[in-house]
Amino acid sequence: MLKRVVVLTGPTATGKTELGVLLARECGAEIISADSMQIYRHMDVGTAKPTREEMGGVAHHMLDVASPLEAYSVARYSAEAARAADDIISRGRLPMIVGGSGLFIDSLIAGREFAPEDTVGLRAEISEEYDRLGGEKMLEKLAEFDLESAGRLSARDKKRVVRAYEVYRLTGETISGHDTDSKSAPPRYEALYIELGFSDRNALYARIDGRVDEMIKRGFQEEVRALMDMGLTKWHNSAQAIGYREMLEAELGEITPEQARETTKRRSRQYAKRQLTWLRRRRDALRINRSAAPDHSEEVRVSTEYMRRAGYI
RNA sequence: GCCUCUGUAGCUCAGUUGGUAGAGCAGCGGACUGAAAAUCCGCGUGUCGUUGGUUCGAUUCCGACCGGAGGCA
Repeated sequence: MLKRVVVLTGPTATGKTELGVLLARECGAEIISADSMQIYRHMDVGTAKPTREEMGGVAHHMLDVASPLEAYSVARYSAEAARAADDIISRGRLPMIVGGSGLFIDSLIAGREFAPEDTVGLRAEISEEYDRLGGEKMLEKLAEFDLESAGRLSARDKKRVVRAYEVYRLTGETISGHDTDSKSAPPRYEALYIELGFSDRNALYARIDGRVDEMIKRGFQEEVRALMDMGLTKWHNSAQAIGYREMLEAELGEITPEQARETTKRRSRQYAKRQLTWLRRRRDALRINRSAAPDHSEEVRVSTEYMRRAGYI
């Protein structure tokens, strides 16, 4: 029988963290964060990372496992989170995956084998080539060895075009072939999905806006200043995160604090929309509408009942 | 009060030598396999400020009016 995990997901700012802790306490679970930015140390207020108190005594994994100055990856997440999950299961407890990074969650559950990563600066080399030749030319050349990817990709999707070259040069195999193989492999875990959300999109957006204001009040700008003192620049992956990029630009005087605030809100809303698109293809989740009531006992009741009926607890 | 400029998509603005119009941003939908809070794809009817006139035909030219900006008094 497949190992079982529960997944609690939903767009940003819906209160996953809070509900996750309540649920975990209810059924003796341990939480594995599935958040691509809470991975980084020192990025706390801007990622809404739970504080010690908010964790409420529940064990949390996959938080603060990387330096904001290093490049992290889904592959690393998938491997490390799986190790954590297996460990939790071996101790007879239930892993509860909580977060909104769709690719991270899917990779962990499916147990994807990722094609190898460049270790010799190949990516930078191909990236330069892309800048020199242009996307159209790169796609043409890609078609010579990986017709399928060349057909799927847009010439302007630099990241994916570069990666397609990278995988081929590293392994002699196409990334499209690799993906197909990986898709046909059986999943690593059996997962029960719970999706948290708002029935009204505007309510979600209002909540996002309010949370950005709250983060700034709690010292978002100061947090970014500290990160810059540690050496963070706009070229680091972690500095691409919503809000961090803006606060950094504001700190450099490239935009005003007010622009930083508004852009952060807008990008958060756009992100939430993308998350909804990702989530939409998963039709088998228990959907819970966040109600206006500050008390979440009903949500906890419905969720635990769902887990019990499915035999997860 | 007079003069000049200006009024086009939710916003910023193009444009039509007269044949009812299109970009960027926003928004909406979608994709997503070692950067994913990233990256990329698709979707553009709006009394062209109002009202008269010229014209086969006006958003485009002319007049008046209304709103905005600036200048002179």
